Amino acid sequence: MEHFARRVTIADVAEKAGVSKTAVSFAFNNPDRLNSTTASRILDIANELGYRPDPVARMLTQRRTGAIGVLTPQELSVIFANPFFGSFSAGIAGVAEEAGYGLHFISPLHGSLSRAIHRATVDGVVAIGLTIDHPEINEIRRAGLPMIMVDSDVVDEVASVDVDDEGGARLAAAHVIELGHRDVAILAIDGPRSTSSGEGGVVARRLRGYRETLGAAGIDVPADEVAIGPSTIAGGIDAFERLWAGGRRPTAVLAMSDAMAIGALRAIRAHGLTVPAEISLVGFDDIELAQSTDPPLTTVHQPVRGKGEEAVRLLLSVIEGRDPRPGHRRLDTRLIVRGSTGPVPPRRQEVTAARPKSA
Amino acid sequence: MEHFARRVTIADVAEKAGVSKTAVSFAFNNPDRLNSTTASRILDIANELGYRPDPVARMLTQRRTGAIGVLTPQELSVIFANPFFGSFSAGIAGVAEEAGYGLHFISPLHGSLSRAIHRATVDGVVAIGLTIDHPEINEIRRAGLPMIMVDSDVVDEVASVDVDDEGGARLAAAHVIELGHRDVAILAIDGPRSTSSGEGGVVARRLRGYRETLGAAGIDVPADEVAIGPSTIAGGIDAFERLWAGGRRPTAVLAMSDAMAIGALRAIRAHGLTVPAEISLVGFDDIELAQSTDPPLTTVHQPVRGKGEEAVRLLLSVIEGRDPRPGHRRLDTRLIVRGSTGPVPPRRQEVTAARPKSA
DNA sequence: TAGGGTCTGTAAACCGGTTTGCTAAACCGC
DNA sequence: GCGGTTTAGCAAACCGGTTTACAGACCCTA
Repeated sequence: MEHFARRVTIADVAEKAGVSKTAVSFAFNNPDRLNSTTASRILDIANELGYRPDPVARMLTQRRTGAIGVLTPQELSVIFANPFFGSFSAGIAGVAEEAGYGLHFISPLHGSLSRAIHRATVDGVVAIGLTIDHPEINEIRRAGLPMIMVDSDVVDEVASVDVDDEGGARLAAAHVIELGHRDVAILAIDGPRSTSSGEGGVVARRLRGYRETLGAAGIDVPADEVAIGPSTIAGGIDAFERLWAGGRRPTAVLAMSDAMAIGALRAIRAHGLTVPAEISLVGFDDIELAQSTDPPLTTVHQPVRGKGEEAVRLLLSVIEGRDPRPGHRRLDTRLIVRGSTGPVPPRRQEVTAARPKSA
Repeated sequence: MEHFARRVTIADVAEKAGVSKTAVSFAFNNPDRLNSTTASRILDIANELGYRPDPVARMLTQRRTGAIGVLTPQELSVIFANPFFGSFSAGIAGVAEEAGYGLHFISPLHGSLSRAIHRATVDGVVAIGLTIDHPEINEIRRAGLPMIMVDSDVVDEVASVDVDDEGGARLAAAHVIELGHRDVAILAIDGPRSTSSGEGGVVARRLRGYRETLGAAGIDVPADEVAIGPSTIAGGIDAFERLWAGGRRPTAVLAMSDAMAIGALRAIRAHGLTVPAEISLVGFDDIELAQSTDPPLTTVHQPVRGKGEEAVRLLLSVIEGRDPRPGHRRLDTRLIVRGSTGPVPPRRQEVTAARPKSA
């Protein structure tokens, strides 16, 4: 029964202590305004009654929630399964906690991000992987809620953080070219519609980087050498299997994420091939376990955690009024050569070289 | 400047539409109470003004927040780095989202969990890895906030979910014994004080499982064969290195987490030894990447995601009043034999067998 | 034509705190 | 013993919504 006992409120404490609500409030937030004897008596009574100021009521008057929101276009149940997101969240959490903020994850509520946003009580938002044309973005901006976009397709217009995806992809492509590969397949991430897979999004930027550099070396990657799938190990397996089933036998595979690369690694091995002797493989992201695979994964490093940290730093600077309109911040990527890439297998060389470049 | 424009409130909409606040409220929440023409006119004006009902004010009257809290004893920045937590969160998020709830992560605010709890606006809490004697637990219970404890040291007393850690540990130990190992080291998790590393906590339960089964086979694991460290890859490396530096040369290592096992794997390899030929290794948790290591990790599977799901299910049943006091729920663990375990290396057999059992 | 039901809409109380004047008493120096 | 300053505490307004109780208009029935 006591579960349904009415919550003890500030009025209860005031009454029992024989003082006004004001006094109780002061005892908690501004004890100097009270006689120290009175203050501690109030505190004692409050404690005895099990009084805990209602955080919601407090938020209402103070006009701040003490929490920052993390906005994701996909359901959290899928997002959290991605190790990339773990690092990113760790970055976010690190500086948020340091500044005394809690973390509230906002994801499509019954399919509607908009509904979810309306219900969320946060002082500001870090939006990950949403494009600027996402309708929800506009709602937030109109509502005047501070927001930083991460890995979006935006450059200016709005405060944002991303990494040099295109440059990273170029490094990956240049690397396999230098090793002599000319038959290259791409494993692309298939984000949900109107996520950053759109025009200027992450996927497009990486794809552009790959293609430009390959193209400059005279290598064209036709559409059927680009397999798309979700950025997971399973997605990587699937994508590679589709390529394989389609008869493609590339000597190098550029994966847009380490998760996919690891999936590809498994699929490749399942077909009895070895990496890097027969196929070279380059990932993207440099998640921690990229070092633990066999062979360790050559990949493009991006400062995932740093992205989260920087985003929250920017966000706090606007929430706390230090810098009302921060700009765009782009962090560097770099190639980490480990063991999953090597020279083209000899017997494939001439076949590959003979492959016609389709217009 | 427009950033500081006062938020548009329900009163603004009411005035502009020439109706009462009540009407505006109805237009949003109970449109049937209004003439449909009026309702849509109000909605139009609200939209034009960019009005968005303040979620905090709404919470205050409705006495519900639409969010559930995830309570962790450690800082989120370290928690999120743990892949185990990713799966767990995914489980939590899955059923929470399904039911229309958001997720709020609560961690020690400037070192004080208590402060963090007081500020958090949630309808209920899933506490992971806290022991029942944790003072914060009592605060929550006194406040009448619904709570489910996961991986705690509690059995009844409070609603909780955990897995059969002891049974799992027994399976792991029995497995290496069966393979002939008699010189076994343990890599134990070092949680922060008064986390579930205490008496009846997860760490203690697993340790008990290991020791009992080993002991029954006449194998004693002295304290200096138990290396403790944080449940991370780095922690696993460190722990193993300390063992090694101390001159220990076990033929089998039982790690309390896959993360530590993976660290150990790297450390072992760094010393030029091979797994499982020279050292057998058993993990715990069965995180996804346990399949991708080289060799794939033999480990104790626990339904991490299922734990999160079950916890939220129980929590919702109390929040929504279906079952005011759910009991304790224990999920099964099982051994997954992969490639990291094998028979004792021959040349070690007699040395090992000769090892005296210290009382 | 009185009486009873819908339909629309409103005023005011309420949720549980914080904050802003304001008052009354105590204290102060001279 | 008087003006001036602290000190201690209170009543009431406020934050931005929701909800209850009520009222007027309109319609129908007996």
